[in-house]
Amino acid sequence: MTATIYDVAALAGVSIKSVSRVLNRGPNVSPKLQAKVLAAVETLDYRPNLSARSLAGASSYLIAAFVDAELTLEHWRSGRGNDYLSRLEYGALVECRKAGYHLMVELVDYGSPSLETWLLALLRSLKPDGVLLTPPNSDDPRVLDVLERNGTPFVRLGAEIDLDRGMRVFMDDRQAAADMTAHLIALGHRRIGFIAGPGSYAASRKRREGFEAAMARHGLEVDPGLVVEGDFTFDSGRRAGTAILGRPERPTAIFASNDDMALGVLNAAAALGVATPAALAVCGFDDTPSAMLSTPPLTTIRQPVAEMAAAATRLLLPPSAGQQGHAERVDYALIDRLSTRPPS
Amino acid sequence: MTATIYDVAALAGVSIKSVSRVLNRGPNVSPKLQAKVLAAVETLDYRPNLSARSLAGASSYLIAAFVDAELTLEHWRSGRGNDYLSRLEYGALVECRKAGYHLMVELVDYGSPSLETWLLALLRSLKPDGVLLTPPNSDDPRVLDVLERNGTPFVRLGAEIDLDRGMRVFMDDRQAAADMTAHLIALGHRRIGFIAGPGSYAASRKRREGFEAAMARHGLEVDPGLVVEGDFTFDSGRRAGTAILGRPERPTAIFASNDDMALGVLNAAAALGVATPAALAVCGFDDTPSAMLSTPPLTTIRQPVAEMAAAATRLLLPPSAGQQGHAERVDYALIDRLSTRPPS
DNA sequence: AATCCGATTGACAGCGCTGTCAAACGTGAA
DNA sequence: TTCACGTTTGACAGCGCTGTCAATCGGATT
Repeated sequence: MTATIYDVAALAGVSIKSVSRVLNRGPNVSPKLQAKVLAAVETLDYRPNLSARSLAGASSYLIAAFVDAELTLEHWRSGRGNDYLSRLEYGALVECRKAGYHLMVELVDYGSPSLETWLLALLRSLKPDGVLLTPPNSDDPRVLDVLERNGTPFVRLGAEIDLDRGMRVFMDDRQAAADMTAHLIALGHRRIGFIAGPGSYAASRKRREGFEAAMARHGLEVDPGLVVEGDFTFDSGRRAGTAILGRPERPTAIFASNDDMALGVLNAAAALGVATPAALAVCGFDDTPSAMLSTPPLTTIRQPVAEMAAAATRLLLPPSAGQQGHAERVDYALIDRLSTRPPS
Repeated sequence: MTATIYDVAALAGVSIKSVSRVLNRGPNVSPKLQAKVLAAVETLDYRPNLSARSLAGASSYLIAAFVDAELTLEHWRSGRGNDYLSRLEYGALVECRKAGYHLMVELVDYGSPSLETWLLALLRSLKPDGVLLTPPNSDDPRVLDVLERNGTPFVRLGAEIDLDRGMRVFMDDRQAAADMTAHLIALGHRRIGFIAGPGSYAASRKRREGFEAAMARHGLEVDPGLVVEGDFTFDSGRRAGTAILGRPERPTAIFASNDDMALGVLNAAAALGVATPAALAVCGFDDTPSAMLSTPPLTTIRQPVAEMAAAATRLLLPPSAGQQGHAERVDYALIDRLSTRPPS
């Protein structure tokens, strides 16, 4: 019923191996052969069977993306999606398709005690040609161990530790935060509040460092009372904003380490009757969809997640396999919207 | 190196077929055999190879989700994710994992002239046990044709036409919009503005119908000047909001057909100095992440996308294959946040 | 013309699993 | 005890493809 390689070979009057060669761009294929085979493929509308290829050959034409199951469950419960993940997926998907690969998304329970066993079994069962690791799990040593032991190539997105293991794609969070800070300073702000992310995230630390470095470079002092740690949620941003705005000497700008917290600051400001951006400039980090849809729209740093994933996927795909470096830095962009204005 | 079914059979002292039987819960398996095999599986840490299973057997243990490539490209360009899709994926992923299935996401170029050929080839190459169709493409007749011709089971999410083709999971948009309208009316609103979605979307039409029906049922007149059509974007919501609020007799509430447009209304209101929710109640539809993060947080309808996808996936999985109905309705929830208050 | 060599093609054996069908095993009835 | 019949297990042939290795071809070389 469905055409197989035998049908194509028969129609083209060649051996199945020749068909295979043409389809896989093997070496030493004469133009004549190629033409015959391609014609037969065309008329039969033939597509090689993925399973058979994977079973017989070394390649499975499969890229697996490992996604945190627990995180996923949380999103499920809260009824909301994960912007980061879907952008990541876009990037990976587009590259996979270009190369004729397929993307398989796998939920990984990083909290499971039998994680290693489970992962190994998964790798053996799927035999993916490469694995995409998403933060914060790009740094899980157990996962790295299994992947290395199994010899499966993998790319870590936004990895922060053990930088020599596997391949990496990352962004310069520190510099981005410094740029944003410099942007506020250039606007004329001098008293700037900062809402840090949880210290357990390396990205949080980098962003904070960037902020502090930029302040120092411009000879500005960081008032410890204006620096509060949040946990990347809207609520923590609202609380932090309320705390900062309740200080005797209010800052003229607040830089939150991510957009959700920046939106929380906007909410706190509204509750306190502080006009944004007239009386308070606010900026975030990430450029989530909400950043563009808020009132006022949020100035923020756009992390090119899709591009990162695309780059990561390319790193896993054969043409470049091992040829280039093992790490790639992608550029961020400072998106200047209406939430930041010079101080009045 | 990696254990195969032969290793397990050898260790357990049985035939490979028996191992296969135990693993696939075949009939007529004695407890003794089962115990022996399971023990061997355990010690060898064995997992059947997906490709081999798929090649040899009828089932591929694969569910494919078809995603619109063009939409994806747009998201890519704009640097933002797709909340709907990622929620959908969560639901599908969780169910797949429970059943030992795998989810493969496939970009489908619905605009391609050779769509049918391409799709058919994809189905043959992947042999998925089921396909998840996402809106607005759940209604593409070419896709349905190919799927039916190929005999691949599929579930359409939010399908609106040809309701007898394939299986379906859907939400009652009309009733949800009616409920939201009734909610505003119960709050005391009488003059209510409505921002419709593009008429090309069936969901848009249903929502509008629901609004109009609820108004009628409560004996309220719909002022044509207060009904504007948008295109589901923030900007169109802002423009529509500006237009409606510019009318001589302002409404006390505006119901937008989706959250992005509702957020646009919030922006328009702010620009015109109309306080929300004090002077204007605003509500949306969808419960996107931004709805919770806006100021004020948006009252909206939560579409249980993850649950829909989970239900859809279950429909495709073997235990229920064909046993239950072919359509399943899921419940929405009216999320009452701070953007709606009684008129002052 | 004979020889050699690289380029091109094909025959064939699996990859690891499931489906088919037959064999072995048990049970109760005769 | 013997036979019939349902239950449990195994032998074996592929599924559709790629890897290996040998065969063939077509010139260049002598």
